[in-house]
Amino acid sequence: MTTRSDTVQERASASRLPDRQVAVLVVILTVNEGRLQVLLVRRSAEPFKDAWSLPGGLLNPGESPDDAAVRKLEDETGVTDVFLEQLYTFSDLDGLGSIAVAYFALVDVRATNLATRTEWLPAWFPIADLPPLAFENERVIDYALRRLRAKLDYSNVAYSLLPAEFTLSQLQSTYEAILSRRLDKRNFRKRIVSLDIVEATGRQASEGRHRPAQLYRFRERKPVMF
Amino acid sequence: MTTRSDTVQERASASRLPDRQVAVLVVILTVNEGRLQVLLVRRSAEPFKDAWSLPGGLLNPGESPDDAAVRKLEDETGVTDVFLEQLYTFSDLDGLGSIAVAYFALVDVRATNLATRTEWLPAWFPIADLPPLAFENERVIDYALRRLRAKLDYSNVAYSLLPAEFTLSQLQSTYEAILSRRLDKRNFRKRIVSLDIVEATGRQASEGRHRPAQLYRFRERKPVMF
DNA sequence: CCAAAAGTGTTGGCTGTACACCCATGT
DNA sequence: ACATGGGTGTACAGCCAACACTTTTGG
Repeated sequence: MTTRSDTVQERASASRLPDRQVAVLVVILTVNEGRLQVLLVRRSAEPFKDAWSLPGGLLNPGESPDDAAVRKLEDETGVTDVFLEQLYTFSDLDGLGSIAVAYFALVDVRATNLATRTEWLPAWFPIADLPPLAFENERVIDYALRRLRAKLDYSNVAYSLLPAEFTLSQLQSTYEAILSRRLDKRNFRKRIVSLDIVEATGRQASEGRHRPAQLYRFRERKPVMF
Repeated sequence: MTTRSDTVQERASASRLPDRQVAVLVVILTVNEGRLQVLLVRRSAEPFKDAWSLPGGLLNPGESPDDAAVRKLEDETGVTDVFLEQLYTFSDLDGLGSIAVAYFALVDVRATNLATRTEWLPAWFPIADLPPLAFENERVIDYALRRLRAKLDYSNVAYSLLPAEFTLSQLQSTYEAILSRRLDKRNFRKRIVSLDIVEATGRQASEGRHRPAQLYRFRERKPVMF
């Protein structure tokens, strides 16, 4: 019954079993033009040549998944300085038994410059209208979306989708894009102030051709962990 | 700027980078004698020889982490037929860059027979009073505990900790053990019935030397996914 | 003066919490 | 009779959802 099998702890002493291919995947989401969008790159190699896919790739020797996710994201899209949260570890997305550790993060699209990577062509795509994706990247994106909506209730996740100072209307629009439904303005404002996660700056937004709006900032501009 | 780097999708075509050690870890929790307990096995090899640790070990060739977790659990403890939920993927628990996919599950200790594995000595330990553990297994257990408490609010996770039929008092004791605080009996019962996750069986528990109690069962005896 | 977005309160329903006593059984 | 756990209701507070009009500005 008991098969002779190495525990994880034995790997340090003797490793006779074959090692495995390990990759990372990164789901970067933003809200732009009222729509939730995801950052994709274009494959230039088989299989799925010319299909769009999430940024990612294999770990380097000795590299942790966390580090690999940061590196891949920068290499393929130029995006840096984002807080990557681990999402889930998928196996067999390619039907060949690979292991892929997925991460996700939110960024402010206005503060994010996509590098021009002729090899990768990084670009934003609305979640609601995705092109055909390599492998089963749809599953990964769905998972990220569920996580995001779940966190929206009890955290300040949206902080990284907005500039340092923003109006409550902008914040509301961001929430509406993520949840894909309209929210009541008065109730939204009451809830936000009662959650005590934002504070008025005293400054006014003047950009509109309309009535100036109070600017707010997040009290804690860092991620709330689960 | 752009370093030449393989994407996950390229692994199918050409893999020149070295593969990685991948392991699984399994956190099995139960409630017994009013305390939350975790299933540990004893290491019989270096490093950490004779220390206690979570069940787990390296993946076999071509094996998925999910399958490896089930296999390791059975091999080392004899526990089968549990729903393993993925918890988190840790890297570097051993300080050597390994990758460990952790799982967790809840079991009814009265329906679980630990096998007598002379090599592993599987045994239950109260979470509040753990022996020294190999590597950083404390981190993994902490993570499982936080996940469990978070899920207790909005799901029926406790279903697998109890027999098919149980009294509301048993259910309450289970919740109290997990949360490690007392709950108000009337409020607890109101909340449980309003959640509509249990139903009366019509049968009575006669085991006590006290007043017989109504037996209940979960309406959905399967896990509620996140 | 018109279009566009900013800002503002009240009510009713639901939910969670605090709190104490009687009942049925076995010994 | 007593010890043990089973079972029940009410009142208050906080939270959420529904709902409409006035103000300020730019064009």
